[in-house]
Amino acid sequence: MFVLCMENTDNNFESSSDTRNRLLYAAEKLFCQRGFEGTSVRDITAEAGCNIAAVNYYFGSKEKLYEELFHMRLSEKIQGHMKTIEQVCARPDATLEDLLRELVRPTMESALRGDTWSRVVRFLVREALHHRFGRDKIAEELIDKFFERLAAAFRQLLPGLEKRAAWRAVLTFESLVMHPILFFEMYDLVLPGFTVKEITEQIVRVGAAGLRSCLKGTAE
Amino acid sequence: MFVLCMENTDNNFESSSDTRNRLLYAAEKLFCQRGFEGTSVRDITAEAGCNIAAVNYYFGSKEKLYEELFHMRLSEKIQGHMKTIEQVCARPDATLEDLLRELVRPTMESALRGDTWSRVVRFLVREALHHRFGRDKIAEELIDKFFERLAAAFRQLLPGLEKRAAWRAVLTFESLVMHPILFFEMYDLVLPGFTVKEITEQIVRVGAAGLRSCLKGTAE
DNA sequence: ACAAGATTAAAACAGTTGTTTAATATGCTC
DNA sequence: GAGCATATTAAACAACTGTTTTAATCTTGT
Repeated sequence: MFVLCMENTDNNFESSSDTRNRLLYAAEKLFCQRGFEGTSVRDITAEAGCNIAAVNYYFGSKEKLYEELFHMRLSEKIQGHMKTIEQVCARPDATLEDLLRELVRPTMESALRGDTWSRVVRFLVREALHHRFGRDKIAEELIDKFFERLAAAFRQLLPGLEKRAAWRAVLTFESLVMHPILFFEMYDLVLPGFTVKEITEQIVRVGAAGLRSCLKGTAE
Repeated sequence: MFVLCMENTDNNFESSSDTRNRLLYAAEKLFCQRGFEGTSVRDITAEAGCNIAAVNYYFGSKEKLYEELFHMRLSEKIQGHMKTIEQVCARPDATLEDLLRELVRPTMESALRGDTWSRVVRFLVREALHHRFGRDKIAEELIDKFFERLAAAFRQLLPGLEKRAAWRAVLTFESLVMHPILFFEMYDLVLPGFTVKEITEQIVRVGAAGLRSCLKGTAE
């Protein structure tokens, strides 16, 4: 989904009012901890140190606040990862492993650090599984563009890869990256003392071998 | 996680009182639709056609009702899948592809049909990401046993696979299976008209190639 | 210094939440 | 039929929900 788009640029609310930004920051923190329904407007305003009415004053409603947060974080990180793909694909000697590694490593570092973005991903997946807010056109478009770019990159690095096979490859790669982010507590139980490097290399190795196997296999 | 454990035995609440069973069934339906927090005790009792007090009378609390549902469904399906592994591994000519396929196909059929168990998986993942109820010892033990059996099966079908590599393989395989269940609406957007067979063969092909690549690769 | 607008504050709004109470109904054994 | 445990009911409980209102305060330009 949107997991692959990530950087380490935490908490860069820049524009407009101060309490407005404190509200965004507090909401992000609490939403990630307790989910959308589990967080009350009073919780948010208390964390932000302002009055209950502030949420409705600045955002109109609790849902609108969520939407703004969502779109902000998503487009931030999509842009970052598009750039990574461009950079790797521009190198004439780039391999499939190079691309996978450069996409996976920072993601896994973020997940193990448990920093903002990995918490945000979990929160967004949680709410997406809920599809409380229906289909989000803006998000869909962003994700679609990112997937399209990634599929093209796969076809460049894996000559002969059919179009539909490339789309399948994108989804498969997403599977491999999403899982550790969502369940990394379990990883620590199953693979005690696992490192960023171990999990990154596992995904790169399996991803590369798996994607290459899409070349020859019968499509359907 | 617990995705791999699934059968098509829907709605077999057998024991005890009638309204108690109707409560379990109604709660499962509504929890899957709207989540735990999104479902009120009044919703459940209305769906079950009984009084509001019934939930607390039979289960003590809304949370206890959730726990009973959770453990029931989980152990049901874990058992079913353990049996599948036994059956495949007993065949002298069994291949890795055979095992993966027999584990994946019914899972994908269930997900595409959108039947009870796939909805339950989504619900459980949603709540697990929330870790509202802390670590569940019963669930952890069940999952651990299943993972252990699956790792052993991988080592049988892939001679030379190291122990830790087998654990990594289990998690990786789980990644591949979990993703389509959680996001199969997206699959329909990215791969229009995709079939159970296409997605099953993709997972089996990538899974087998990926797992075999764990044989020679440097572990860490 | 004063008016205009943006921002904060306390309080109340109308609903909903999970749970409990006390009363009633039902089915059973003796 | 009395006694008893189980099951069901309507009503009330206190706490919490997102939002709105109304008033007070602060900031800014003139």
